[in-house]
Amino acid sequence: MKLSFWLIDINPKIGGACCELWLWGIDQSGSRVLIIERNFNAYFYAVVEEGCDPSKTAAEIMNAYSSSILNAEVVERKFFGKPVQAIKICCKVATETVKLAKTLREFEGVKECLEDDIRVAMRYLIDNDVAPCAWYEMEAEEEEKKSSVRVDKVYDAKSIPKPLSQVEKPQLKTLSFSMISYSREGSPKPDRNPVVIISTVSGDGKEKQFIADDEKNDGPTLQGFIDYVCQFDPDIIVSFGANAKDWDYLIKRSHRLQRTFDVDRSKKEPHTSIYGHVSFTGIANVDLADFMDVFPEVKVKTLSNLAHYLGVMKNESGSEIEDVEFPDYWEDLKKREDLIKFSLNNARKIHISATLLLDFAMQLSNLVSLPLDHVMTAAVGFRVEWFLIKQTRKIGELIPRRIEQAYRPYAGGLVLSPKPGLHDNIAVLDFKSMYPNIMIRYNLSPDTYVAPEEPEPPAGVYETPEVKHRFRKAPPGFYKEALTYLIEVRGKIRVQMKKLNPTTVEYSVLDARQKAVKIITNAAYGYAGWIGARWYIKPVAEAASAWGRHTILSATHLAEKKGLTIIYGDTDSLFLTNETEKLIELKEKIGEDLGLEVEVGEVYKRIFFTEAKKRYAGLRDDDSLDIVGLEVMRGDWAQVAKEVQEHVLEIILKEQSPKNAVIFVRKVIAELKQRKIPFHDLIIWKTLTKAPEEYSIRAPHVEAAKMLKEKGWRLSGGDKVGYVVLSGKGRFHSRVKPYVFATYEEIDVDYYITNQIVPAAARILGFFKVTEKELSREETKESEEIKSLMDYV
DNA sequence: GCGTTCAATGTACCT
DNA sequence: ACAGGTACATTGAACGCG
Repeated sequence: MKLSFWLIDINPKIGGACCELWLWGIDQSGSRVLIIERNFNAYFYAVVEEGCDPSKTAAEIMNAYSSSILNAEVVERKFFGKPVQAIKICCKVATETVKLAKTLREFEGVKECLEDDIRVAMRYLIDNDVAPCAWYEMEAEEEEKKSSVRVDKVYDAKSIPKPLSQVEKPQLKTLSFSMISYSREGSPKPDRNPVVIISTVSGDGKEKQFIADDEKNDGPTLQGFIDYVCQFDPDIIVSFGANAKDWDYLIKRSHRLQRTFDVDRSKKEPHTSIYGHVSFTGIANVDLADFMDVFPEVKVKTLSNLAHYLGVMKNESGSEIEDVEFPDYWEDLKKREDLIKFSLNNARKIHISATLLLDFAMQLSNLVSLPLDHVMTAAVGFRVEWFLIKQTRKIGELIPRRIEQAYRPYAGGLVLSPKPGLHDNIAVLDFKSMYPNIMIRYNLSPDTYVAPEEPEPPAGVYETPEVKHRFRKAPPGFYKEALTYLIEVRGKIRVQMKKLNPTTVEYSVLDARQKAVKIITNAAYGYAGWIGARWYIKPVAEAASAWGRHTILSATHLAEKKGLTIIYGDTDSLFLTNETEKLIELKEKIGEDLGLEVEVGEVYKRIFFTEAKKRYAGLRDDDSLDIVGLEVMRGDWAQVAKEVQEHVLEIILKEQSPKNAVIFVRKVIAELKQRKIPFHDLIIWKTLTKAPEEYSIRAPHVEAAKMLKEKGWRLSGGDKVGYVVLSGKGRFHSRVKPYVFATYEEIDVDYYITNQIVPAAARILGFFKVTEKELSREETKESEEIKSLMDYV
């Protein structure tokens, strides 16, 4: 019979010699289905030495390893663009490709073995052009339901899935959860600390909490949660930070209580899989913490910051409870209610955030073919790589092995020195997707690179400026194909979106799709220069940046010829005097001469630069500020300093009055001296890049981290530490404390004045000859002259 | 012993 | 575990001085 289904997940089921692929999905009627593919064989390629007879080698291999090989077929493939003869070797046991390939690398006549490291589930998806999070149709025969799996129907696959055009996703059952453990000794540990609250919110809005009666027995809490998950049977389970903490905790805690955390659809416990994530058979485990790199604007990667950024649950305030306060809240029966509510609110935040983020994750999963529960945990490089693997499959390029490479730096983008001061009416000219378009324009690709010792190909070559790398002009390389496809698809999506009402489901799905496409497009250049890339060829990345420098430099010359003044430029942008006619001419000329498209991006009524690159503030036409690179944008400055700087910039750009700015700064300083500035605005956050003990210098955030550790809080590389500066004697780093342990009384107000507010303000006002000393003065005296702006322009 | 100088270290940002 | 270019604070050793 014909079966239509939406693919959620795929996993290999390996038992003995046979390999089954389990496809988990939802059919048109909403039934949860498991489709079992029993006829897909894992394979790899043995590339034959030049001058060897591939048929003969294939026969010899077949003879020598008949017990493990199903068949060995001679095929024509390409490797880095060069035709090769290869033997496609199908293995009897799916997990043995790596072992067999290793052996065959030593085989007479075999030059190299490739693609043995492609796991069978991904192999199936790639070879059959099947991607998760989409509808398919296939021939399948219903078979007897297994008691070992939690699905409505089980099928035996009789064909390869064929894509259906249906866009809407099925009704997915999502379950969001958040948990709190009780520990008096810092970070909770499953061997000693119970899980006291678990809160869940299901996709249909049903809220449920599992709460321990007291901290001595969390057995019922856990069991209640386990039973509920099994009964609810989610397609997607959503959390914030569970991959790093909760799953392991729940599993270990269950074991301690002689229970099994067997909640997945094969009635087993989740297992840790590749890319350091936790895999549930048949269920997509989505951890919103893995989305945080999509939002670099959110500096401290917490659930509440994410929710706030997304505009989720705006109206609640002051209900934050810090980890260190959990035991106090739990022990006090009155405050316990607040903790329980806090936990439920966390689950709600996860649930609502998930509704805003899942479409994007599904589109990305579908675009690169990584299953939904892998795609956000996979690093950017791997997402790009799987997308490229899909492309190369179509053109017969063999997938290189990942080889350990030595790091060799190369020159990147060109940054022009800004003209310091205030400028009126400035337009920013941006090259559209500069690196992707350069790679397309000059056919930069791993399979088009012509090494120095190689002869020039018939179609000729593009030779890179400065670095003189050569790339064949034709035929197109697979980067060109892939990037052209991505840019075209995004263009089409955006055209479609313009015809739609932005509140429709279709619009938001398309928006998610175009975001996914954009991310992969923009990451392709970085991928090319990444030493971990399978297709790492340094000249490809080096050529792209060299063409980039050539392009922007040529553009500056053209702009100057037109009589435009260049204020600043960085990599693919030029800040120019906004003279409409000349800009239109320039855009055209750039298109003609350089073969790349530019567009006017931001237009500023007024813009301010210091002497520093990558730092400026512009005033847009609608009077909004665009602040770039300055302290305002940084996560490692106290909020009070950032707000002061922002307001100073506003005064400078709008009123052009350094005097008013100085008065304002002094007002805030006075407030701080009276401790009227909120405590939270004094916290400084810094990332721990390694374990605290590994630092060679005594840095403040490291010292604060050590204090947290002493109290039992676990910290490691990647964690952010929030600290405040206290008064007292001794070196700076000995005067800091984690903010959760500090009181306002201890705060060294002078530090915040001298090292935060004043420098942040002086960064801007220094240009107007206002000194730090002047800023630090307490009051503005009647007699005092603050030079007016006009004295300096 | 104390203040100054400067390279090294560390973090975060921009495109 | 996508790239290189850049700014800046703080540390800590070297240095100069008396």
